[in-house]
Amino acid sequence: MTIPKRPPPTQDSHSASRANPSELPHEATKALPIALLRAREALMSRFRPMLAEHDFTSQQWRVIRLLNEHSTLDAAQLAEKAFILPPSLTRILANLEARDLVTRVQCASDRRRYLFRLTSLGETSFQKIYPDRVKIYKEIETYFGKRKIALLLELLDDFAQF
Amino acid sequence: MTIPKRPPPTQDSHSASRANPSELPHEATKALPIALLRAREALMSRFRPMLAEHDFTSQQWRVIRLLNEHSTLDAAQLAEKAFILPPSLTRILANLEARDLVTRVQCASDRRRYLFRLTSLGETSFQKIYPDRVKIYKEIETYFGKRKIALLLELLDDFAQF
DNA sequence: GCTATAACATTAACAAGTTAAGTAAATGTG
DNA sequence: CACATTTACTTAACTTGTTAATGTTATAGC
Repeated sequence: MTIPKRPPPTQDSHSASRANPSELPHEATKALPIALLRAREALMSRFRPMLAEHDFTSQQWRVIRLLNEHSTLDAAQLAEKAFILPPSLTRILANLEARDLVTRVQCASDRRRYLFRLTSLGETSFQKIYPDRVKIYKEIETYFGKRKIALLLELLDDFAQF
Repeated sequence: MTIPKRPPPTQDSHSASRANPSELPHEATKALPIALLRAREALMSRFRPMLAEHDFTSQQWRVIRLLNEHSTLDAAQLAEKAFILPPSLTRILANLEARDLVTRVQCASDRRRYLFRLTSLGETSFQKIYPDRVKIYKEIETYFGKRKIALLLELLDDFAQF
């Protein structure tokens, strides 16, 4: 992300004009959305350059990865598993189809639906990227330890239910 | 986000063609990026509709909120505090200026820099939204408890260092 | 069988994320 | 002072996020 950091030339004047000086029980909670963003960015900044070298965005890669695991999925399943909204997914799939990485077949029993599958070129791309991906995940795991990662995952799943 | 969830009509065929069946110590770690996304989305889905009613995106609101706290900030400070990349921030500030919520003054000592400040309209907007925001944070805090939130924050900050 | 309703995918329109390049002002070095 | 380098912000181009609306196909109720 490379957000510029420099010594503050304009000092914080602490002139916060609070609306509710009495009810500040949520000082910590307030930081949660950005803390989630920062943590995720810290991780993704490791993957992004690697994926970019292979001409993939992280979302495109999620789709490729899922199609490698499940061989065929329809758009709704992809949307749920990749956590991508349908309109974004439509564009991503159009892109991947144009690059001959993915093909679509109309579902016979429900013609509203399309089944997606990796082409052989798509599979090749997956195989090329996979080792780099494993390497990065191992770095993360070595750095933090499985225990801490498991704990974080548990908490995150908990919050995802909210 | 409202990602459609329905009973899988196409069964998972478990036909995962693994590249490295031997090295799977990172099964859990793999889920981390999406878990962060899901947790964040669970939170943001509470704020987004409320902010939308006031015609703000969450990013626009972050800028407003920071300018309310610090009275004047330059673009670099805003970028860092709001965790928004400079190009996005440029557009957000242009939008807020066009809506008369924020004004910019060129910094005298360094004319590359601009100092931003809320207009009185901007302050009014902040005051209007603030109570709703507090209410949502309190819900979150009541639901999970301060201890769990503090623990999550600690872990997230840890990961943000990576 | 017909009609109303729901579901799947897409399109449209706008905001934001991401990377690279550009412009202008400040700084550093000879 | 002249010149290269750095810094702050912007622009451009492309991708994705987000919401609302649309077209098409399934399904449910009558």
